[in-house]
Amino acid sequence: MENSFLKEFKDREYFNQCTNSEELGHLMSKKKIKAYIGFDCTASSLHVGSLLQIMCLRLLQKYGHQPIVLLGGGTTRIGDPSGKEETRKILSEKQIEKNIKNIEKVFKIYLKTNSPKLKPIFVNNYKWLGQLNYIKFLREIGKHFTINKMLSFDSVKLRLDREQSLSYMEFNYMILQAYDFLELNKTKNCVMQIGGSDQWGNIVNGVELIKRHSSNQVFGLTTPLITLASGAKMGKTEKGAVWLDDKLLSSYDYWQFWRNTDDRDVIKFLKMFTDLKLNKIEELKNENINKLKIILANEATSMLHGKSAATKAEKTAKETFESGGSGIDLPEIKLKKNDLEHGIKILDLLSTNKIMSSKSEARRAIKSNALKINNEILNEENKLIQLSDFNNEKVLKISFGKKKHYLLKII
RNA sequence: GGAGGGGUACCAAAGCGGUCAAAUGGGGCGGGCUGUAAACCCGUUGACUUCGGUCUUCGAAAGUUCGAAUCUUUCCCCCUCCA
Repeated sequence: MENSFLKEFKDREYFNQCTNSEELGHLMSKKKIKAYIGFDCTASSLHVGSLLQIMCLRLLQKYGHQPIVLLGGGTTRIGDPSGKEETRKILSEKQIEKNIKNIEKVFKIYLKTNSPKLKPIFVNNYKWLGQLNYIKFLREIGKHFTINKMLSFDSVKLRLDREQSLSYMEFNYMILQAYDFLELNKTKNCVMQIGGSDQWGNIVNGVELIKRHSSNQVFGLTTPLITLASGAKMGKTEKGAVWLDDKLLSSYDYWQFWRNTDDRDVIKFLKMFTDLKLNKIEELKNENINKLKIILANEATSMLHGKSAATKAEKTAKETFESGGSGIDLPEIKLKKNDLEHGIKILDLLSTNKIMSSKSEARRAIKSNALKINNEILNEENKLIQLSDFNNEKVLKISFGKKKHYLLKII
């Protein structure tokens, strides 16, 4: 019988490749294991691009296995060339440390932290990579890698084929990642590494290194690259990356991101990014597609920002889109009463509050009937916003396009 | 070290003395259709503007010219071939 973790892993469409899924299944059925995923710390938070990986860690916990979260202070200092067309910018040490602190918070939301047997173990590879001795490293680790093979890995090959430069520093990335796995195997008894499909090469390197170095059997498991039905990469909206941090992306916008999922991706995302049981999703299949999107948005948002944030977002969306009103969760712009008495030019208002990136853009929007004040199209670019434009609740709704709404409030 | 090719807006790529704020495609944004979807169609895509214009952009700097993305010089960066 197939191992239950692996079965659900596959049923939820997390599965791409495994170094030896049969053996892995046996092992996981017999005992509880530790598995790790490494995360990039080039930004101050993670975005939905990493969510699938986080969901994998949750699934591990669900079946009683313990996740190890590697926040790569060491490898972030180098930069993974996989899937990158250009050399990455090198971040300052300080910035990386700051990023790591902030990213840890995300895991504390998604993962159970109360059970000592399940709670995530956070490790920072700078701790061991930072003090490597070069000669010793070359003799003990470097001897297991052949350049011939390294050149054949996609991360390297693609760069060379494209005639783009690949620095020696980046070329070493895969060795360092393999070494991470070895280190975690030795010190934490970690026997599996999970990652995105672009990590396959790096992961296999680790598995082989461990086999050669200490003849332990360990496993690699990858998730597919999520491509949207539209062919685009997942995780972009009109506001940029979809961050898993309400300081960078409000819970309302996060909800909207899921609400706007392409029809063809909805069922897949329900499986991947919610805790709904698979048979429940099966039942839902024939539901109205827009209802499903709301379920998806609610589930995904509650998981990250909490149930009340999700409810609030849903309510706001309903009021805004279905009845043309405005909900409390819309972004607010506060204006001084004093300024309003003199009147504020609409162009200034739009550009200084970042609704539009420039006055020219605001002018274009007004010309193309894209700007509404309290649901009425605004045609006058010299319009002054004054106290008399506000209703009795002292609120004014400004809309740009169909999806972007803002509330002006008087303070 | 020698010989060539090239650096143009978010990306790709034309332009090679004036009509160039710069063709075309992709992307973005907006409008229409719809379901806050997809597809499709249309518009738009440097900034400021009293809508007359004005200012800043074609790797960097200097120069030639009434006038330069386009010509010259120097510098920086990338690529190809040879050693």
